[in-house]
Amino acid sequence: MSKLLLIDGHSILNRAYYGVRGLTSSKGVPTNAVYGFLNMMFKYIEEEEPDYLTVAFDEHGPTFRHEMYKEYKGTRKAPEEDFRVQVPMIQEMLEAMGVTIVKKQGLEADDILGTISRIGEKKGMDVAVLSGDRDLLQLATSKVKIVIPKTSKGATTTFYYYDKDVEEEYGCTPTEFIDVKALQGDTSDNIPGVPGIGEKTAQAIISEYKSIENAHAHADEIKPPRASKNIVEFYDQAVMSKELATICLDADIDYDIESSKMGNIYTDEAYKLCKEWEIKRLLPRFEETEIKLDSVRYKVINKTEQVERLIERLEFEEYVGVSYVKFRDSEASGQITMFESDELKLIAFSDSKECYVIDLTKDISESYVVNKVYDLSMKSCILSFNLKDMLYDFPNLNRENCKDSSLAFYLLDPTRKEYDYADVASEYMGCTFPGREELIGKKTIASQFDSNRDNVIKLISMESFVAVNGYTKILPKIKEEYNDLYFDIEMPLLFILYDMEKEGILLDENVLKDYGEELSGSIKELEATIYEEAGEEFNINSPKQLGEILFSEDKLGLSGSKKMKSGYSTAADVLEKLAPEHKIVEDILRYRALTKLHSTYIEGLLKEIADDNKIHCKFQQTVTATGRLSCTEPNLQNIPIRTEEGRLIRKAFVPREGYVFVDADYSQVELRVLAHMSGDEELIGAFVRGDDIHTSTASKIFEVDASDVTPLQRRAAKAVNFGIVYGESSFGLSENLGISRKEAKKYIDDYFLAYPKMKEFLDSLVSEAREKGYSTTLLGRTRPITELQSKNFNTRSFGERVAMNTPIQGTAADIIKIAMINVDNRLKDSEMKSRLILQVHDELLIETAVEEEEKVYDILKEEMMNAITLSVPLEIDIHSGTTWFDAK
DNA sequence: AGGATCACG
DNA sequence: ACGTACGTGATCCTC
Repeated sequence: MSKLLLIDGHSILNRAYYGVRGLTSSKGVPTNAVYGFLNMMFKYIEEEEPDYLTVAFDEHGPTFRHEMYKEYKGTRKAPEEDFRVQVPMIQEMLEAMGVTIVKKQGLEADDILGTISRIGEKKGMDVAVLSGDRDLLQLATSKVKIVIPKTSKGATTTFYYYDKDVEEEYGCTPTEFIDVKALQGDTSDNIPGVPGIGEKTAQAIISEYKSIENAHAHADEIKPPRASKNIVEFYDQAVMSKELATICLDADIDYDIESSKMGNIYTDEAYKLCKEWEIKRLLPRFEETEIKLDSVRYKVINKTEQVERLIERLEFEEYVGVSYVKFRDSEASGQITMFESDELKLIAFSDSKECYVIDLTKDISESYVVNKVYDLSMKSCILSFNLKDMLYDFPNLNRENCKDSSLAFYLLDPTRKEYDYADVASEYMGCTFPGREELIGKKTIASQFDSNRDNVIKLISMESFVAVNGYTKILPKIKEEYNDLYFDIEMPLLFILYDMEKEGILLDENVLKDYGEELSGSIKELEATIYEEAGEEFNINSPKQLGEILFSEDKLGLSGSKKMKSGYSTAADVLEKLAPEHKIVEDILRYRALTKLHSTYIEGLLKEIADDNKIHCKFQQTVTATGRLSCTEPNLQNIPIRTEEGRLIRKAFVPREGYVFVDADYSQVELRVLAHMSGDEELIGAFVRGDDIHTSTASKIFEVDASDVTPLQRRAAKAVNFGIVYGESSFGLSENLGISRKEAKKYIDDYFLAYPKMKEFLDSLVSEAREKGYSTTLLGRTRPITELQSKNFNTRSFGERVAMNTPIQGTAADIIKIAMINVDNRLKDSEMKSRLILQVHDELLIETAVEEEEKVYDILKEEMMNAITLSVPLEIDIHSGTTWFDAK
């Protein structure tokens, strides 16, 4: 089956003109539209792989109709001229490429496209019509596809319309689409339409009566009286509009389809024009490149024999850096995703000196490359900046022989925002490479792929180069200072996280939907109540408006404490104090709680459920400053549990058929770590005895018998314990407990009296961090703390709290990571079906085959409690259930 | 883009 | 005298 690609020349040139900004030759000749047009053409040629190609133009130059008219309105004349000069330029370029151009005096490009589309269709071809103009949708049939690219926020999304797609989106057939347009009119196209009928009414009428003529015959039935009246009164105008709106399908043109057969478009003549007009970014398409950029040399190859030779050569290297571009054309996601429909476009390999980029656009298949990379991983160690995501696309990689570079850099400094190649190269290699933003701007790779291909190639070249050479540069330091953390913890964990992400967690959608309905009802009621109490309607979600309502003298006039930059704080702790003053406060708090549940957890989770009914969140390994994991898309580490209403969300998390959940969480792991690290005998003793730790603390600081500790005292002691872990501060404690600073200070002083080694220990953490510049966990994980050097009291105090907290939080993070690795090993070594699926800082969730439940209990207990040996025991709570709610 | 708020550990 | 508890991510609003 042959295929014909038809391009609406002016429309696409116009899109290109506005899509690409500020591109001119050194002589000032504008080239942006030409460049953008060609890029778009290349993109769709590669996508559609047509056998025939034709571009249609209006003969009479731009007449400023269609969308162009709208763009030019109210703007000055200059851009008009910049566009106009590029019309003959693109035509010259297309001729140089041997592309057929059709134009005829007195004919619209639309009519040419319409006519040729039918010629192609009659020859039994598939036809794709590329245009920016939706008017062409009337041409769609089961064989003629209208292709409409849409750019927003820098990303290009393409819409494809066969006749059935037009019906689906507009509720009318392509021919009926003409009648819709004729009814509603189009000022930019000088189609008058019928007064009083807009888009909605026109669609409704044609959907019902199928044509203007038939609608006229049934005018008395038509709903809005105004439309009914006008369709009679302006019937002649409507019929005329229809004529104007109808694209001609049999125009008299000279067109020989065989002459428009695709040949090589990368001709010498076209290359010369690109050079003459200095459209540099297109030159690489015409040549095999070898460019030197800073210290990275890269070469693009696209022949199978070249790839064979490359891989053979690379197999002699100990380390090889890899980076690649893979995305789905129809969705400009730009990032590596887990969908198999994505296509591998480019892949870069670096050794210690240079880089090779394989271009997959021609005769190299993706599966071939994937297998080659697998072969390579049997011989050389593969280095990637994002190995976990790479595994989605290269799942057969030899896990023994690939490493993640960013994890190594993360261990050296976990406080960076990002670990991109440019930052890392300047920090650890003394190279200044152009960064991602410099090369392709803030946009996604997919959106830039066609317009900026050579920079995308540079990007992955440098990334693969730094992945391997940055890694080998810091490897001695990693081995010396972070050997176990890197090789025995973070790297093995990376594969576990990949497996967890890929496995995902099953959701019962109906539980969420039903609960969502219930919440919506309550929210609506509350909303009405709040408006009544406030005496007016306002946006309750707006802290600004809410503050106004609550605290303003001429509104409710509650005693507000304004402690914010812009007005009053309406945070929950402030409102709670105000609750006795007015019933509205309580309602607002409840409204907040319910809308939070609804938008973040009901709606938020529903939209993350994949086709397999599971949620596949992403675990981030290089985000936190302390060594914890973080979790996104969605964050499953903050699913509600503290309130009963929130906790119900967990009923939607369910195991697969034949499985149950087993959930185990460490009991007071951070305080146990503190006990061990401080060596304080009192705290150690409490844990060794198995005391309730908050009661024990209360009994010590309030000097009462453990059995006489009141709930209030226990609550205070619990807050003190937290305060210590967060970096002792009387101000924070007082705020949290709602007591005076003086009282809070007394609690802390008493705490230090009760645990004699604690004060000295915490002080030592701060002074050590100040001397060394960083804090350290039990396993040697470090975190630089520059704040300790600050002259600003607040900043410095923050540094001190961080110096006390990081070793504790970080050590706890180390411990559960070890537990995860050991648990995972046990499950896999004994060939069990049960799998680790979630980690929530001190908690592991295992989807457990029912027959393995007992074994999983044993494994969790053993591996979590023995992950590390401290001077206090590590205890866990463990439960099973048929939902996450029940397993906690 | 940044702040406020709130969910979790 | 200064004026925040430690670590995250998602949503909504404002500018």
